Amino acid sequence: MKTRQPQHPTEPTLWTNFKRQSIQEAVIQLMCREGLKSVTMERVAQEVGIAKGTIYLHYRDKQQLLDEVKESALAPLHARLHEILGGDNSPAEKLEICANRHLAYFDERKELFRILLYEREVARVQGGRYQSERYRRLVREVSRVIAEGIEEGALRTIDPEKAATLFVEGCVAMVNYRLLHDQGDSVDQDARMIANVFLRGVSAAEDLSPTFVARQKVRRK
Amino acid sequence: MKTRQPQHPTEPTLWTNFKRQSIQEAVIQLMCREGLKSVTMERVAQEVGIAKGTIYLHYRDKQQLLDEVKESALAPLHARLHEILGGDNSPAEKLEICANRHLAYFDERKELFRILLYEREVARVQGGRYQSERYRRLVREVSRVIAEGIEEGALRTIDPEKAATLFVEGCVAMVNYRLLHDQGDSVDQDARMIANVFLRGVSAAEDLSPTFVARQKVRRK
Amino acid sequence: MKTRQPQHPTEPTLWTNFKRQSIQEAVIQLMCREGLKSVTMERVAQEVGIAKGTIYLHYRDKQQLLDEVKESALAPLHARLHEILGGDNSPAEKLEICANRHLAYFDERKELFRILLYEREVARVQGGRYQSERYRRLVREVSRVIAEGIEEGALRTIDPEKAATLFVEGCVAMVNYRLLHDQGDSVDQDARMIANVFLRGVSAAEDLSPTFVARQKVRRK
Amino acid sequence: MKTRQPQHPTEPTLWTNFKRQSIQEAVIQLMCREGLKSVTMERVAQEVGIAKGTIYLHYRDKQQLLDEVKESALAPLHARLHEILGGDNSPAEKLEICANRHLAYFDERKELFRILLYEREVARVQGGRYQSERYRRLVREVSRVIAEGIEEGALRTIDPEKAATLFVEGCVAMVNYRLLHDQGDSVDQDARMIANVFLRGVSAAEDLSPTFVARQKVRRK
DNA sequence: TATGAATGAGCATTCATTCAT
DNA sequence: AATGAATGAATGCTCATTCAT
Repeated sequence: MKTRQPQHPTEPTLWTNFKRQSIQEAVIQLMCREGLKSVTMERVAQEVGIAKGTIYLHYRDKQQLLDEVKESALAPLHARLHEILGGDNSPAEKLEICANRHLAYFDERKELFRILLYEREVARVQGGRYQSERYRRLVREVSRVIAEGIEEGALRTIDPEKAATLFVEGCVAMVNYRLLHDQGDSVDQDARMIANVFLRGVSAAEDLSPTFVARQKVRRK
Repeated sequence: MKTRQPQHPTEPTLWTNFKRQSIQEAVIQLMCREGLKSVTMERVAQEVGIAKGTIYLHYRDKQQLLDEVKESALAPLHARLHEILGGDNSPAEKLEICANRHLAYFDERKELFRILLYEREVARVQGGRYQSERYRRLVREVSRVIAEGIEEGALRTIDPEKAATLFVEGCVAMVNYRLLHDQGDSVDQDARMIANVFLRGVSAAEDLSPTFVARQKVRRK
Repeated sequence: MKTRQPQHPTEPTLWTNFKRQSIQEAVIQLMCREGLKSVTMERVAQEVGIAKGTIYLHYRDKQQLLDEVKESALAPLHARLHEILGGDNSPAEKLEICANRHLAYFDERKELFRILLYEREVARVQGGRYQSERYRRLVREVSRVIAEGIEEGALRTIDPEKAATLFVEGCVAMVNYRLLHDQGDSVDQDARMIANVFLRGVSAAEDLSPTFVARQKVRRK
Repeated sequence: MKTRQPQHPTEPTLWTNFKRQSIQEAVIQLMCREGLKSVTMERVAQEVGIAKGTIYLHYRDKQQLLDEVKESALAPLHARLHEILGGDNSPAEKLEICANRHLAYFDERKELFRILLYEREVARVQGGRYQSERYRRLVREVSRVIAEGIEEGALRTIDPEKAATLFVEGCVAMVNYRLLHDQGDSVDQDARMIANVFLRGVSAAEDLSPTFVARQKVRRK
């Protein structure tokens, strides 16, 4: 990274941070207004009102810029979720609050959802892995909460990581849905729905017995 | 002239289709191995072992090529799901079979999952909308099946479209999961898990009473 | 060139000529309808209803095709002009008839004017020379007629080649004018106008005395 | 930002203009040496000694570059002609001075004649019309001067626009001729010849009576 | 002869990145 | 630090020409 040696211990960092912030905002604006293709260094600089070259004083290259945009766009959400999942509530409560916060976050900053989608695009390509480190951490934490719930006997025995994946993707799906269908349902309503469906789905109540699949097996291509 | 007189009535079409097929395969290979950015007409041609210009004998431009790749990669799956959802089984059965087929499809052709992700990428940018027509159709059909389930009293009253979105995304999430974590769980097991979680989640049984969210409201940032 | 050895002394040549003719017509059609840029071997073949490769059985390459199109499009006109200029009329008469025929030729086959313009384009580039052989021959013949007129005392002493150039270009200009302004003036009227202006201009009558240019000399940039 | 604060108020514009100038010169050079087909952005850049991309800092695309080349190559001439035609001389004088300036302009910058030809090429294809706006304006102005001459009684009654076309094309033809035949005739001589031929041709003196065309009518194909 | 699939050199254009000022 | 002119590799696409059938 850029090791910086400010002449005045505090000010340059503030100023520097402000500029980095501005640049990142510009990337987000551009991404939302005109799509990923329009995010060129030129356009970003224009948007901020600085010269193209200046961006390179703050970011090694375009990739690093985009990475940091993604990073800092989602950091607050993940921090919040981390806090919730590490809190004192019951697993069930944690999950509902998580869903709630998730929906609320993107409700307040709708632009950021684009970043979420972008994250998948790059994550897929770059590391050969399909998900960002951040995403995996989230799933791991949810997973742990679910494991707690199982231990407590509130949830039935189920692969916690798979369940966590289902839950997280359910949240993302709902964010997406809310963005697309601008019906008036409140964040709370929808969060409760997710939590409800998921928690009943994994609750310790008796199993439904869907043995019907066996019958279908024959049909397989 | 445009009148073709194939020596063997079927061969020319077969041959042509084979070439188109080869090109599409190359696109998929490239997409998987090196990501969307690496899918250039040049590289695709190289991969197939033909000249750049030859691709243009089969596809008007790059966009059309990518569209058809997406199309033919996902068409069989969607056709199958369409068939299942329109069949005679109970809603619950339909959904489990759907999940099962979904997982199985990508289990057999793991490369195609990348296409699934790509689909979202383009859909997002192109139409200003975030999902492809095909995806929306699937959700609509699942949604109808859920509505049936509700009418029959098997499922509780819930927004069918939101529920359908959760279900479909759950399936996709599981496909993704299976790709990443190559543990030995069978398609059937995982499909049953999805169905189980989802169907319990939306079953007509009594509601859980998660009123705990209200207590949390104060904490809002 | 293509030396051809027809199996039947007459027929193949006829057939061959017919095809060459068709191809040339197609080039002209295309040039007129859609401009030079649209004259691709593909489009030409399409227009004729044959395969792209077939054209190459008749013409070595695109350049040769275009050259021959130009050649045969203008050949009849030039043959006619040649005949007129070599005839028995007086120089003045010859020139007026020439102008008349010139205008009439393009009045009847308006498409060909495009070829005339094209001729200049290629002539300029190809040989490093600016005009086609054919054009030069025409100017030479007109020039000879003017020289005759001078000898006879009908025209005043003037550089015959320059005068010829003026005359020929005057004709071309009028063809162009007629094409652009579709007013009803007859070919005869306009031909007479050209001849009139030109012949008076070069007639043996006393010189105008425009010494006014000398006065202007100072102004030169 | 876009606010420029030149250190020396004039320099940046000068430098920028110099580069634009260089690029345009290169286009002209190339056009003359090797023809329009050789005017590729690559070759132009090579000629100037800059990178291909640099051209795009000065011109939006190839079309704009060519347009500006044409524009600035012919603008000074047309400005001069405009000035002359709008001046205080008699119509006859104006025309001779025009012819003189016309010839002189291309005598001094022989390369530019190619542009003149190019202008026709594009004008023809692009607008569906055959002439550039600039050319039409010139003809219109000459036309007006001729109309004046007619009113004054100096010229006989004749279609002013047709006559103007003949005159302008006569000038162009002479420029062309001078370029091709590098005989020593001075600009003044040739300009006087054009003016002489044209002015006598359209002077108010008695008409020649060339009724001989009627006799020829029979011969028509 | 005729075909038309295949070729690949060639072109205009974009854009991340560098570097002299 | 900041600039922005310059770069040139990379890309999508075209089209004259070839050649196996």
